Amino acid sequence: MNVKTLCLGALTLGDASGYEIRKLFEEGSFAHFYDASYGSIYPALGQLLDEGLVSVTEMVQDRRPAKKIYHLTNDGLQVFKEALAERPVRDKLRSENIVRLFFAEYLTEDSLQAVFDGYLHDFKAMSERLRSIDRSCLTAGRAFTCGMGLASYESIAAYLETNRESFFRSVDAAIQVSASPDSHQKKDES
Amino acid sequence: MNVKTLCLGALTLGDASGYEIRKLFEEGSFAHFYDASYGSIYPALGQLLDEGLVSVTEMVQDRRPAKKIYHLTNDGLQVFKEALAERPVRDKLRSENIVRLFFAEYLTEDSLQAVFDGYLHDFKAMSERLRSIDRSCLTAGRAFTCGMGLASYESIAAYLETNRESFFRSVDAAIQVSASPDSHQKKDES
DNA sequence: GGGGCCATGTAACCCGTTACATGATTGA
DNA sequence: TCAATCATGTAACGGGTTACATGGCCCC
Repeated sequence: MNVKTLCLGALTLGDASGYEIRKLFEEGSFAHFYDASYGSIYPALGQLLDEGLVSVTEMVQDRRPAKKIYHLTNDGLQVFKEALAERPVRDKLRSENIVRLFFAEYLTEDSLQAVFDGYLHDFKAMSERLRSIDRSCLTAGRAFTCGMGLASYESIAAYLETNRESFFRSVDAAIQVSASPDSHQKKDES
Repeated sequence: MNVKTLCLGALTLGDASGYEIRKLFEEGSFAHFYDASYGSIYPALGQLLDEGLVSVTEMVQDRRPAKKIYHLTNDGLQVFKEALAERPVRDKLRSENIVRLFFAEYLTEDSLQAVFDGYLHDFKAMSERLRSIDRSCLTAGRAFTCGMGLASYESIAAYLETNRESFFRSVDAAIQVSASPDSHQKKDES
């Protein structure tokens, strides 16, 4: 799945400009399962236009830059449905935060705390955002994925909070041990 | 963070070949927060060798292709620590599965069920794998991230299972409504 | 006056995936 | 016999990010 397909999907929710689609990825309904930047969205919309999968209307605004409102065509909807019908690839998570928690013993205590608390803060913020959505006026799919995001964010936030103390204690303990003179597992290099 | 850095991290866990590092991403400790393929791992190891961040020993084996065992140098460990000290970027999830659940009404019932059950199966398998790990012999960071992965996978699997019925019911209901003759929100295209 | 938001777009670059190339051994 | 596992590597290609380029309005 690429940004072009995601743009088609975004337009099934209603006509939108490239700027508005970007917001959808950044803080809207797509935020918890995909990301895309202007540098990919604008070229994608241009290509979709060339292929006739979207149409565009220029909206000149008062006291605002002109907007290009994109609209999904029937062809575009068909192409989107076909793309959805393909078998999905495995979810891919890339978490630099988890990498840092995994290698906690190679960070200073300050760095580790910054990572930990920043990470916890992210999950709380995302939970908050999802919790504030009124799911009763959403389609089945949107409500379901919203609830799923909420369930996973809340469980991670809870895990982080309940295990914070013991985690820092055991990292500390490990660092004490490795700093003592009788434990040099790492030998000299060639 | 790139594959080169992750390879350095992998080697802090012990000497390994490119093939073994790949397994770490595929089914080992890294599997639930990063991914990388041979096409990125082998070139990465080659570059790290040029830069003196790893050393290599060729192991000729009986009845097996020769192995190149890579070993982290002191320089490599330093570089890895410095990379970890940088501020992590936001976690990035790319989930084609969630995209499909989000747009459930554009899938056939069969496709949707295949996606749903495949997704649930993935989470159960990953939970199973993490649950089978004996955390008592892991470092603090590894045990903690293992527990975190388990908490999130289990909560998602539970969410999927408990909401399966009602989800399919409401998707069905929506499709019935949109198929009835008096609901054509989507108008003709230019 | 300065930062942030609105708004679009391009180009260079990075990086990783996919597919290809090779080949032996082991177990069903 | 056929698939899977072990084992390394390259090259073409795709795709997205970052940074650059531009500019006005609004609020503090």
